[in-house]
Amino acid sequence: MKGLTELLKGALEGIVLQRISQGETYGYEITNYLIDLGFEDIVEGTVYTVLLRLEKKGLLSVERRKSEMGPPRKFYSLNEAGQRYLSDFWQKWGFLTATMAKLKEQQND
Amino acid sequence: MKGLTELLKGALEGIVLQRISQGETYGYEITNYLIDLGFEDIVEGTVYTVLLRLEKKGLLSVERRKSEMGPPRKFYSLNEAGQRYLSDFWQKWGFLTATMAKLKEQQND
DNA sequence: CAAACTATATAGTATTACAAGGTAGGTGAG
DNA sequence: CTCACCTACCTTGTAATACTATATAGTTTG
Repeated sequence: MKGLTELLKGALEGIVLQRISQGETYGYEITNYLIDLGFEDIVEGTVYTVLLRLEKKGLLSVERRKSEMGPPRKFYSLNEAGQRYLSDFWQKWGFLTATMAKLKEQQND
Repeated sequence: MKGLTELLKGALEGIVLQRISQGETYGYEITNYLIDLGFEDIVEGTVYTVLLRLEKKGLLSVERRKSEMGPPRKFYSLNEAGQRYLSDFWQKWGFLTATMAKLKEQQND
């Protein structure tokens, strides 16, 4: 789906963290995975900036390893802070979606 | 709930449009309504900038009328373009929440 | 009249996703 | 070999947008 850019703001960090929490992975794979999921517009540059931001926030463990294919990869995994952050993210997301649903169902008062 | 700021980005326009679609209303009322709904952090300035943005995009009809209470109000209602925009917003929102749900349920592949 | 509430508005800032482009390793076709 | 293509990471600049802080002003109430 296209034109999600603005809606993605703020959600992208959680999305990337969630993907990493499912198993050690790296930027290029994350990008392709998200595109396959349906976020067609996501480009590599965006994912890399998110990854660097998450790393700076101290939420990720990083390890550079050779690849069987192409240049070396930077493998990411969640550390404890990252897991807390992710859990916090899903809580906020749940609240947001619930509130949005309330809003939508509301009839004219 | 607090700390939703970044998640709200992009959603706020839809939220405000949806509120207006439920019946003619004005900035101050919208702000208080959203705070009551649960978006505690939303401040007046934010709502007004969203309203002016939506107006500039040609999605709203505006009418300034005297208030029974306090200074005059700017009453907003959705025009046709606004209704299309809102419907489009909910479609994107639906896609986003569905995709997020898929992502969350995904087990390690 | 002063405080509190109602109501709108704006200038400045921080965050963040994208656009565009660069760097580089590996592989296969010609 | 070299050119194209895929894999992989990174950076600079820009646009969008929500908040902070503040200003302005009408109305009500003590």
